[in-house]
Amino acid sequence: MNQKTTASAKGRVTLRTIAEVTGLSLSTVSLSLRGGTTLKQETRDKVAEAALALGYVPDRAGVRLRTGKTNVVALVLDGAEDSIDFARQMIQGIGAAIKGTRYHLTVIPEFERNQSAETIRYILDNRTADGVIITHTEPRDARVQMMMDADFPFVSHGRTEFYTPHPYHDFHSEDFATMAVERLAGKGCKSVMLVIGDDSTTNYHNIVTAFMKAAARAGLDGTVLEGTKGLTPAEMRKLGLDLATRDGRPDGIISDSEMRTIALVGGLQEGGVVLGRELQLIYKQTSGILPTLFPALDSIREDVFAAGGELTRLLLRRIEGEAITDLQSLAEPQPMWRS
Amino acid sequence: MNQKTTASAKGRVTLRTIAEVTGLSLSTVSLSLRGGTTLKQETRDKVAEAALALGYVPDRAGVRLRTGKTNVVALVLDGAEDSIDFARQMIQGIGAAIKGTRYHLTVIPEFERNQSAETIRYILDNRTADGVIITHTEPRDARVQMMMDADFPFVSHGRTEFYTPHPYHDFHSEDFATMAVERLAGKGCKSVMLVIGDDSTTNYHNIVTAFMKAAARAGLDGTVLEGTKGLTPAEMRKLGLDLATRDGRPDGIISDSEMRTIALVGGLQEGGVVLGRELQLIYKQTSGILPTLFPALDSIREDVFAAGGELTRLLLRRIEGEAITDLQSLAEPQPMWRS
DNA sequence: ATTCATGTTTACAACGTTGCAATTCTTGTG
DNA sequence: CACAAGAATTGCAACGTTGTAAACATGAAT
Repeated sequence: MNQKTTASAKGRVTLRTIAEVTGLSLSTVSLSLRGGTTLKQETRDKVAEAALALGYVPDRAGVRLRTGKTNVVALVLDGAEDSIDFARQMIQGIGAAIKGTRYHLTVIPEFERNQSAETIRYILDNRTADGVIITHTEPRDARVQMMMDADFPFVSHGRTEFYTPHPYHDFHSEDFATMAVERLAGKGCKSVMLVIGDDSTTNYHNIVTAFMKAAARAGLDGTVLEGTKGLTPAEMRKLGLDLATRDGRPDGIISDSEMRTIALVGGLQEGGVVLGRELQLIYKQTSGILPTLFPALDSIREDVFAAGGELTRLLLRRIEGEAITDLQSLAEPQPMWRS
Repeated sequence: MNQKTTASAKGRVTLRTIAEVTGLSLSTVSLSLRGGTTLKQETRDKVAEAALALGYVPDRAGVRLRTGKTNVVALVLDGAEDSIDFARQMIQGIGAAIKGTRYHLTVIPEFERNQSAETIRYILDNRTADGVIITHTEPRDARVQMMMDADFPFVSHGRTEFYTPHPYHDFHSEDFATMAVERLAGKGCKSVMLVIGDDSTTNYHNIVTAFMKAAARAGLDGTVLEGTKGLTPAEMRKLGLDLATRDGRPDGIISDSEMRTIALVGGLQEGGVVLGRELQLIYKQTSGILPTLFPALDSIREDVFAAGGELTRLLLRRIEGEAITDLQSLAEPQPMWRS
């Protein structure tokens, strides 16, 4: 009839639509939907009912413009492919945790590590998300620094060395290394080697330190295979082959990356090594592929899906303003012994 | 001094900031930034200069509220893990194609196939993205139907059987099957078997049909291994083992899924089969893991990263209103023969 | 000088939401 | 029955943007 009716007739259900239907004002409806306690119960019921019946969903742009709240969680996706299926599981985990909330997930794929500061800068400047999840955290991670400085909500998959605490969820790498070493010791190994990649992450340091400590404690000869960082799978495979035929090779290997494990095992087997007899190997497992491939090999599992969920829950609580010291957690490694 | 100066002083650069700096009106600045041709060149320069200097970026919420344009591309991420690393590569591909545009990527992980209609419904009802990318398309895909009905921009990774055309980018599965069969024939195989999973996708039908045709043409005995759909990797491995010891087994196998290939090969090898001699195998490759693992096996590659990029470009063009018939493309399989 | 066309800039309203200040409605009390 | 006090509701402005209609400026033609 008049303009108002026309407006509501064409399509979307807004606060105005509900206002018209209930005969209340826009303000009242808005207030009511947000749980205004000064409102009469009758009014609140009426509004709630109408909103439900009409299938009202608040317009994200309206809310965002008015309040600045984006209702978006951003995942900065590292390009690393050490952990097979990492991205998918992480995203699924976040998705599961987000389900039923107002939040959406936006993913920002990263191509080079040194761009990551730009990415964060952009998010900070343009308030394009309410919170950020980062992975592959470094001891003095520039992204963490930036977001702490800006007092911007984030959570990192991985710890840092910063004095000021920040929310994180991390795999307990130290326990991983310790468990692995002890397992190898229990199998009678004398000389163990740690094969580990990306030396820029905090994770790297945690593992190496715990590994050396555990090896010493168990009276084993412990070495770290350095310089595997930029290796292609083919090169890594070659390295496994070399290792197989080398004198005085270790009798126990711990590998922290699935990608490297595959290549390494390929090389070792090509070199005639029978894993589980002459040489023990334990790898960090995230994907379900390797257990299929090497059903006889021991592994220690990180549940990336669960990590995604936990990271998200921590982040959302941080966004709600919860104390940071309550927002730190570690995931226990899950031993998957095969014998 | 007055309100205006205060507003611009605190933080974000908006049109108003530029207006104040240049002494022009809001409208002029807005118009100018959008390339208003009626404006004096001098004015346009002045505005452009100020915008650059101040680092102006249009507020997404403002634009979205006013125009309805979200500048968001949504990826509905299927939970399937047949193709290892599929999600990551797809996302990277989309990310690369999006880079430098106004678009952001939001990812909606799917947990069960039958929920997918809800997901699309939600996007359609709430206009939460300007366009959608879907994967694992089915012949009469309900999602496709819904979006076509709503005339909503989308692109599918995979074709359908609908009469009305829609944008898609797909792997040329028929060529894949044909190439694989011919390769096996060339290696002297007489009896070839197709191992293929998810029978709900269009892809499945395309491959099976082309496979049977090619086998017949080459005078080979062609069979399709049915019922592998819901198999766990362990069961699949078992199946490989059975196959290895079975009488009258095929001498050539074509596998369309990396996950299944790994399990299958594991079983076959456990059964004592030496691949490449008694039995030939060709698999569809997307991830780089299998070539590391089985350096001697032939494969045919789909570049998922490139697919993500192509899908995105098609979608953006669709959003711009380009004719749908121009927005369909196929990716040629890339043979990776190892001998 | 007035009018007209043309070139250039601007005011205004609207998108959907929220928070504050202000208004209206109910009561109970004197 | 007037009136304060409290309960309940509402108007208004603002967030940043854009499209339309209108205003203004300039100079040429009358």
